[in-house]
Amino acid sequence: MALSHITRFAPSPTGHLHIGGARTALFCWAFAKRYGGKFLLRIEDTDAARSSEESARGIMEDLAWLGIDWDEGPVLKYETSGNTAAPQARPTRTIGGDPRGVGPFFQAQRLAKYNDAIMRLVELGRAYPAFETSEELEAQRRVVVAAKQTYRYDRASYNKVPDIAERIRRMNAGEPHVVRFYAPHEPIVVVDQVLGDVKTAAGELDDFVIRKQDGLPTYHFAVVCDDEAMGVTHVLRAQEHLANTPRHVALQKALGFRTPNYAHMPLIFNVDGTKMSKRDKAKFARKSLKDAIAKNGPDFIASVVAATHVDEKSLKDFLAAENDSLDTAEKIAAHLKIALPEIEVADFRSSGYLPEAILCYVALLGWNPGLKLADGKDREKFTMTEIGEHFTVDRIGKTNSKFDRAKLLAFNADYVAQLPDDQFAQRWWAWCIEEKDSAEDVRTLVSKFTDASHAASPAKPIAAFALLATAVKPRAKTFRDAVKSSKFALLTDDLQIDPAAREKNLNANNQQGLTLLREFLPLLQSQKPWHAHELHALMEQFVKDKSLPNPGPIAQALRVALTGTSVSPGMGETLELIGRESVLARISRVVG
RNA sequence: GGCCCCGUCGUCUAGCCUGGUCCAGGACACAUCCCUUUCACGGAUGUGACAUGGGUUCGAAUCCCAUCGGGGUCACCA
Repeated sequence: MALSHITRFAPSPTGHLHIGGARTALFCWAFAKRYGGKFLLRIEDTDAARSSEESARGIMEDLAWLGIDWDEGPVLKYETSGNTAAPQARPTRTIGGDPRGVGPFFQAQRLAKYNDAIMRLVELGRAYPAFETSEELEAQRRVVVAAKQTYRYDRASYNKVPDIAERIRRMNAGEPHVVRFYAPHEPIVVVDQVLGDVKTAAGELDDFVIRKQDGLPTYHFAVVCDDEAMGVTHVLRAQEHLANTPRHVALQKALGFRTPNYAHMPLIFNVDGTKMSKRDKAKFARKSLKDAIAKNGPDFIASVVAATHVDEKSLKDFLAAENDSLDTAEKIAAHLKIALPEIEVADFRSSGYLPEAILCYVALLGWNPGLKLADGKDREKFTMTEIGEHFTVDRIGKTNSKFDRAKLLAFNADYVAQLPDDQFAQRWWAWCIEEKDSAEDVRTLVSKFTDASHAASPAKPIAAFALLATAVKPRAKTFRDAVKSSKFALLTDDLQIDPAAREKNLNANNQQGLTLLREFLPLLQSQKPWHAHELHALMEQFVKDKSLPNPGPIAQALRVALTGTSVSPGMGETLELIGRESVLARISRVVG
């Protein structure tokens, strides 16, 4: 039975999965789900120099983390850390496979198929070897562009070697060459499901390269062959590919292939209108460093060199934008304690975002189901399953959008708030384990809350962690936020007290804070059950007995004494988590 | 520059196809107020857009044209 809806996501393994790629993959996945079709993953590794296996693996893991499973494609055995949308349901899973026998799914493993097709075209005279070097062509191009003309390859090799047998002979003789497609002189119409009919006039196409000198096919040729071989019926991809599509259609005609349905989706940019790219990290680090130097003086560079172990020359080159080294950027960020902008899925993961929030936010960039809530407001929170149920191509917009981190953050905060406390605790812990090696405060938290009696990996948290999670969840927009709010629970008894807080909450009003603390201390000393609920009740009673207008004076005094700051979760939770012994010690220390 | 695509609040968008119910609705952000033991959360209110100019029509955000603006693409990258 031929499936009527087969989509594919076809990344090239030259880095991590970009957030825009995640959206493309989600749309392809959702489209297949919506029509009961299949979603397949194919790795486009025809750029031998830039492709890597680690990158392919990384992209697959990013997809798996998001929960975008492919029905067909490379096999990935994925062990979840628990920090995924449905950790209990699938601690380990195997994604991919080849039930229809259309693989392999790495293009580098399909060269024989491409070469067969290429030879067919050469024998038909629809493709031909070209012997110019890229330097020669580059020189020609420069001349033409300088004259403000449109450069097109002049078909010189085709004309010089008109005989097909002679072309094949020279190809087989091992003469360096590329293979070019003989572009038809006719108008081409791309029927796009989002944009409508896009017409290309006759003569617009030039004889583009379909096989590079290294013997690998170009992207254009490989996609066309693979989409046909894999029975892809619908191609959903970013609009940057629109201009390529006439080439693909022409190739399909020449090869006698079917033309799939196309849907080109709008692009995603930064808020300032620039392209979202890895470079943004370097740019941001550079700007931050420059600001820091402006503030601290030119000698600051020396301290950065010392701290980051980036040599001075590299650092100066980086500052002068001579290079965009990601490594340097990350070291600078670590030293300056700044967060680089998230660009790739992995960045958002390590910043503590929830995959379901990312997916929902990104889905709404260029797509909208137009659904209303019961109160008439627009609906914009969807589970992945719902996206799959409602997804249709005609609801994809045409206009490019800007990636607004503030809104993503708000989405994430909502998804965090919706998480039941136990799930939040479980997933937050899993995230902490993932991140503990790259952030000091996370490491401290993990070591403080790891249950030593379960020393075996994976590490389990002690019972108090659940209380911490509950206390911290309402004010956490991300997992990283949750760690920040947990700082109060990681202090030692000799903590530093913020002078302003001391002044305001302990010393002011004739030392009202200190006085109240002195009076409250004995009550705490005799308090038996050390639980948030009882401790809270104890404080409330104290407020009543002292006829305080509100709990502020005592609560804030406690906060300052216990945490050194005027900010912490509710007093009951704060007292329980800090623990009886430390509470008493810290108050005594302040009270003197 | 050639070719192509797009143009509703600062941002994401609903509405546009099937003109009137839109002096344009929601969300994020921002501002003010309320709630409050801090920080958050929550609640209320507010500021804020149909790019411009022409048509067509009794009537246009919705249809047509032009202008302007933004973007993509022009590789032996994908």
